[in-house]
Amino acid sequence: MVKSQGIKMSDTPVCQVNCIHEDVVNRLKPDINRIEGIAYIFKALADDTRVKIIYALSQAELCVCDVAALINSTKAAASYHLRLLNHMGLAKYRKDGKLVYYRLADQHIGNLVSEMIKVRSVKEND
Amino acid sequence: MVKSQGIKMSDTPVCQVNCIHEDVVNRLKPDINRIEGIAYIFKALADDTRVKIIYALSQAELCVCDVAALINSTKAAASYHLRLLNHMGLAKYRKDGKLVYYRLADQHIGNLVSEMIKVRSVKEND
DNA sequence: TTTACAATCAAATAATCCCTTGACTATTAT
DNA sequence: ATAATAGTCAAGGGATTATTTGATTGTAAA
Repeated sequence: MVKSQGIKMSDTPVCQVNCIHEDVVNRLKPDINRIEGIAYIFKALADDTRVKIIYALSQAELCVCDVAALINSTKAAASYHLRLLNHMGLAKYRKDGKLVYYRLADQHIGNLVSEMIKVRSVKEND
Repeated sequence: MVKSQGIKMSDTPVCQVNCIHEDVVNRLKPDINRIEGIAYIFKALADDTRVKIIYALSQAELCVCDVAALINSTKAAASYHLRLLNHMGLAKYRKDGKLVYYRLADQHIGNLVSEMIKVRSVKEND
């Protein structure tokens, strides 16, 4: 049972992965290697707090403290997420006196969220 | 400037959040509260490795070591993600001898990923 | 000018998540 | 039976990310 004791065990394999279906794997590999950074967009939606914010902004332009009230959080937390969405290019803002109003940069992401909400509520009524 | 020295400062506010637009906030609040677990789905896509796996599975049924080879990882890592997708109801598997073949539970998510890839490659050619 | 408040920022903590490692199960072949 | 290989599982490290706290900036009103 001893494992590394001289180089036995029929010369342990060099690469750990010996895939079973080389043909398919080789065909898909180039495509796969080109996939990079796609998840980035989905990360924006991978958090319930941000989904709530995106939905809210799809319905109305809101200031930071409105958003904080909606998601039951501090203004700092709301500000954090709004800034994040802004840096990702998903939200924009305008200043008006003391207030900062946020809105969606475009409605696509809002629609995506709305669709997901619909899909889920359909599934619930089974 | 001393801060908590007797209860002055015009009786510091009870709740930290005073939202500015009560009407809008009150209107949206019920909707927002119902949003819970939507991010769950998006989490599946919030990781480049899983995006690759989902794309691969949308093209062919694959065993674990094929997937490992495709994403340049160990079998344990591939298994981890496949199990995760399975638990989320996004992937299914069948056993055949020593092998376990995974496939997408339905093509919707595969289409979503493919669309995202297309969108991105269009943007690249600007 | 002073006070109040919206918003942001920085630092620290808390929570999450991906991946590695090594052990384990199950199936096939020698 | 023994060995080899596909796959899974549990524990832990390491990295990223969410949230809290307290201080700071900027604007508006008293």
